[in-house]
Amino acid sequence: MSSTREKIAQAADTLFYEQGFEATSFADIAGAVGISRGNFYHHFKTKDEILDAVIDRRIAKTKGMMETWDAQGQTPLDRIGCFIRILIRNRAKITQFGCPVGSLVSELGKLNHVSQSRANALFSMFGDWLAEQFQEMGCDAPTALRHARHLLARSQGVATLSQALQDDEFIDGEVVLMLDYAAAAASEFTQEGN
Amino acid sequence: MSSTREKIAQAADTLFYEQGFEATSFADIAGAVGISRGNFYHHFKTKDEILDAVIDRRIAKTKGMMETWDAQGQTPLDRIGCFIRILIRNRAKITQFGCPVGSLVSELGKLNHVSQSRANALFSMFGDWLAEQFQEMGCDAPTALRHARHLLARSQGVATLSQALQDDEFIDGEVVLMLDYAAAAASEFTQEGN
DNA sequence: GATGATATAGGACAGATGTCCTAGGGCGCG
DNA sequence: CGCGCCCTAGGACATCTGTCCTATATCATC
Repeated sequence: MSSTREKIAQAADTLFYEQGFEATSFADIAGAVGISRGNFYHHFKTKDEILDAVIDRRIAKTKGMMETWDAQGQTPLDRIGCFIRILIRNRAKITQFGCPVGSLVSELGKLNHVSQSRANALFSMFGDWLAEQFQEMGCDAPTALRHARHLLARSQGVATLSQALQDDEFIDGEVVLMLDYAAAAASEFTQEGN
Repeated sequence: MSSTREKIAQAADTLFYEQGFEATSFADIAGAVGISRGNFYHHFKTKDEILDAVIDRRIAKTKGMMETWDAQGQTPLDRIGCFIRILIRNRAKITQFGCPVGSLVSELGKLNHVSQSRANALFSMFGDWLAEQFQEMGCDAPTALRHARHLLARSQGVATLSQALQDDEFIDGEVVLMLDYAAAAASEFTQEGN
């Protein structure tokens, strides 16, 4: 099967993250993959098609992560912890380039790009998944959504600020606070005496 | 004095915020100001010079805001509240284009731009000012810095997420939580019985 | 009114960009 | 072998970019 198409999408994914969508040219991607510039047309008609493929990749990758977390975490609190800890796992890249989702959404928003809503869907995926966890904990639906969005916003802020400060260690402290927040939400529904 | 130069910087400021630095061309700025494209060279040698002028403007505007807050707020907590409430004052623009500071820093970071550090200084200004307030409250220096960065990150996250969700109202709830956070930090140093 | 500095318009310039076309290579199938 | 199909390379293309030049307009000063 067309492995070249996949390689293009993969290279574009990385470059869009590290340089931005607008700042990444066909030539950049061609150089990264090692194919000729004109050859692109056979796999992707336009740059927007590449963007769509990249978003598809990210959606798939996100789904995969969530499945892993679902399998790995015993309790909702454990699973939420998995989400929070992405910040630590990707610490170096986040400090350098920010959050892949957040920065893409921000850029596409400014460009008034057609695929803006598809990128925003990535946020919704995280939001919905987090809300599910809080509901399983015992929260009612609106509270769960509130908690979910709150954590999502916190993680975005940590990413942006660690990039601005160029400070790895800032992430660690904030992760602890976010875990505390989730734990506090959970403790409302557990036995006091435990 | 050269009012044209000022008008260019002002138009560029707006356009860099709403479209991004890279995506804004000389032609865009010229169109917005209503002057010819070639005329730019007389006022700014390069696009980077315009960016520097824009950052200067923002630094000056930020200083002005802080002076206003210093004069307006009676207590450190009041003044911190002024900062937090920018989110509400600029709600509509933030929902559409995100935070001007955060998105510029993010973009310049990805472009590895020379002026990246000058843009980051904008963050430091807010951070230092907030830390001062927390110190006046009674916090020791490291704690004050921690609180300051925490609030800065929170506000960034709120901006990013409200843009992604296209949701005005999300901001209001988060602002309340941030005010609570500041109040809790302050209450440590006030009389219990008050 | 003449002079000179400053501001402006218009366009030239090379390079890059996204898009598209064409010619040929490699390979399976009849 | 010969046909047809997918893949690739290389380059054409119009357009846009940032930069820069030159000729003209504006205006204060003498």
